[in-house]
Amino acid sequence: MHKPRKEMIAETRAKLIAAARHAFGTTGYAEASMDDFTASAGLTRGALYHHFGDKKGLLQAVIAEIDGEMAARVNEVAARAPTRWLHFVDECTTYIEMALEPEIQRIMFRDGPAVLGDPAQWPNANACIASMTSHLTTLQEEGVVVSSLDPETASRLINGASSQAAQRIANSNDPEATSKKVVTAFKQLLEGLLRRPGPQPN
Amino acid sequence: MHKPRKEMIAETRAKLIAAARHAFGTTGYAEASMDDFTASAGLTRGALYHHFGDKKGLLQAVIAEIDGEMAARVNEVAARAPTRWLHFVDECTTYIEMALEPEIQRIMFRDGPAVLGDPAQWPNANACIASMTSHLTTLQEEGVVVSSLDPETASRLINGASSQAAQRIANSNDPEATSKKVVTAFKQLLEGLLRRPGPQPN
DNA sequence: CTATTCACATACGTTGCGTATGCCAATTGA
DNA sequence: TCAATTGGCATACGCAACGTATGTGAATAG
Repeated sequence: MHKPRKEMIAETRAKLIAAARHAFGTTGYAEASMDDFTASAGLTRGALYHHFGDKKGLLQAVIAEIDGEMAARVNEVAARAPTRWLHFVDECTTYIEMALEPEIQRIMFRDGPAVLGDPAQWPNANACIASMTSHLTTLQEEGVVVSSLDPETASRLINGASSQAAQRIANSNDPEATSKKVVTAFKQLLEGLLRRPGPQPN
Repeated sequence: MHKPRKEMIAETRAKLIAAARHAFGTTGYAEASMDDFTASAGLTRGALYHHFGDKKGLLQAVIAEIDGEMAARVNEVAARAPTRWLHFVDECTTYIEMALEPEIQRIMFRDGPAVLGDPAQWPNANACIASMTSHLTTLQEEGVVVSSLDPETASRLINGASSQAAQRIANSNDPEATSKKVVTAFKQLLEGLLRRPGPQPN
């Protein structure tokens, strides 16, 4: 017995996910041929259908993997940062930075929602949002952020803005410059969450 | 000569767009069969390819039409509202309301971006953003909004948040309640744009 | 050592897109 | 008024990709 059975199975699963992730991230979900990228992993569609049911199922698996990685990266940055509020801001900007990577942008923000629907309804891919939500809750309890808003709702809105932010930077012909503008505007929006001596609009 | 030629042509174009719009809005772009919805318009794919080149071209035409309608509706609401700032806020919330309609959500915010890429790069579908941008610019000149941010960038971010807002409401099992929460959070974010005696985060 | 399971491959049918081609009505010009 | 031509749209074909049904061989169980 050279290799245990379970190991081999897990290995092919991993190979399929890796191959699909690459294909989805570069070619795009709709344009990625299952025959092609399964072959690039030394397998056939037979394995794919056996493990994931269909193309969508494989996409879900890819998304779950990426989501886990993103959450890990956010939590990493989370540790440092002097104040809770700045911590939260860093969390958001880290999110934007990650969204700059073509693979993440394509799979998590474009093809994913188009194929699987509202990300908020995804079963196993909301680690980042959960983290942001809990931090927002704490900030509310500490009186830093206005208490009138629902944390998860706010997180989702910020998330939407982040995704736009990333796209704007990514598609710019001068990413450096636009990055500055985008992050400035983004932080400005975030300040709306802060509790403060209320100024009135006129 | 019962009907002028040009009229007939425009008519088939309109029929194709209408049929596609309905199919894309309900079935979804990828799942909508060109044979099916051209047949439902009493035509064939021949007409489609003649007028729009391919499926994507037809989607572009549909999007251009919807964008025009959305801009018109926003401008309608634009007229009233006591102050410029509230006008701007109304503009945003109207945008959210429109994004609640399944057809708009599906075509403009999900399938559209997935198939055609970043909406900011769409040639003929940015009327709403343009309107918001110009209003933001005016508000800056009047000193209502902080001057440090780029108007179009801010518009895009808000746009992203709006789309998330709409999705959250649309997918809720209690749309009334979540609508309140979402709009509250959204307006809170918008306040971040207001110029005010600066409070410091701690 | 036999039987059974199951991971994965192969083979097939179906669907849907894009292109090449054909046809017929409407315009154009003399 | 009558050819000639344009072009709007349909028909026919080929191809690629998905999903399913079936087959096979190796590992495990009894």
